[in-house]
Amino acid sequence: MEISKREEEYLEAMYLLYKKKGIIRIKDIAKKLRVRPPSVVDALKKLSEKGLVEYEKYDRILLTEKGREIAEKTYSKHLLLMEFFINILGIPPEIAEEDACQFEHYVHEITAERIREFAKYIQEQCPYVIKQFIKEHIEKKEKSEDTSKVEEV
Amino acid sequence: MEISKREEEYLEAMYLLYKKKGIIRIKDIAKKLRVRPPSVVDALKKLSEKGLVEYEKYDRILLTEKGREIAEKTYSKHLLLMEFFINILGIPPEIAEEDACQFEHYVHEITAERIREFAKYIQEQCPYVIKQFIKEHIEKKEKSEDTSKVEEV
DNA sequence: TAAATTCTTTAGGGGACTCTAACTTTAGGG
DNA sequence: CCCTAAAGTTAGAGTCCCCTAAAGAATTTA
Repeated sequence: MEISKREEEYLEAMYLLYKKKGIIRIKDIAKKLRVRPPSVVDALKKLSEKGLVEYEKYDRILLTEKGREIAEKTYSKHLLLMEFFINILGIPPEIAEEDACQFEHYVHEITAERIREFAKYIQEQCPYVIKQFIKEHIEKKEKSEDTSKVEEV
Repeated sequence: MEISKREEEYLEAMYLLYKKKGIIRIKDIAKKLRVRPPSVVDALKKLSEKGLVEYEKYDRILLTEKGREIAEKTYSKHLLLMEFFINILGIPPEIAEEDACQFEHYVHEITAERIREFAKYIQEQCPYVIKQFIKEHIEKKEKSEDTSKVEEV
């Protein structure tokens, strides 16, 4: 059974809402994914048919075991990419967030794993070089703060 | 005017075909993007309306200046990502190709630029560490060579 | 507890991208 | 030069994901 990129995003959003609030509401999913509630209902019906979500209308919404697994896998890639973009490359968090939000759905396991290993390796083998790289670019960034275009969420 | 990810892919494919063969044919675009010829015709009509492609039915196909610029920008990101995945992370080329093909359409300019700078910096500052990292992982890879799936284009 | 507000759902529809089947044009071999 | 095979095109339809408007259910508040 195929899971689309968008479905993965729905699962991830639900997973995070559950973790944060203990309850998953249509309007919160809608807000997180910047869609209207009817789109969320559509998505829930499809995800429910695929056995990734427990959904009965007007009832509480839950991820199934399978749904949660997919969400966790996706979210762990998200965290990994964020860590890499911010702590190794020194990308501004808002930009890193947007890049991670896309790449997390495409990156192969092997690439994600390699990024993880690389980050660890490089931070152990030459921490000062990394620190220096970050320092240079963070400073450069702040001088031109106003020219950087941050897309507000 | 919005250019979708998919449209960018069409432009990039055409750009590469032109560079390689000097002529852009529907069936070659279709092959590269793994779609059927009618889908390509649809895409060409839309791209033509947007002024990114010169297209008259049964006539030769060309990118406009604007179309070429977009394709080049995308393709340069592709090359950059490939370089990073392969030479820094030691990802197998086929995997790197697939990851790059997706990420190139999403990555922010600032991230792409930072990756470029990082690769340069790290290779200058601690080339041996990189070499060692690659070596360890390339070796690991070759043992499981037969399990990798290479998609021919 | 009735009324008002908020949340969810349904109905109906649209855009982007894809496909198959069938038709038209082009190009190359006889 | 014609005729066939290959390439390109059109028509019609499907999937995915989104929307607005309006109706229905749940919750809050007076």
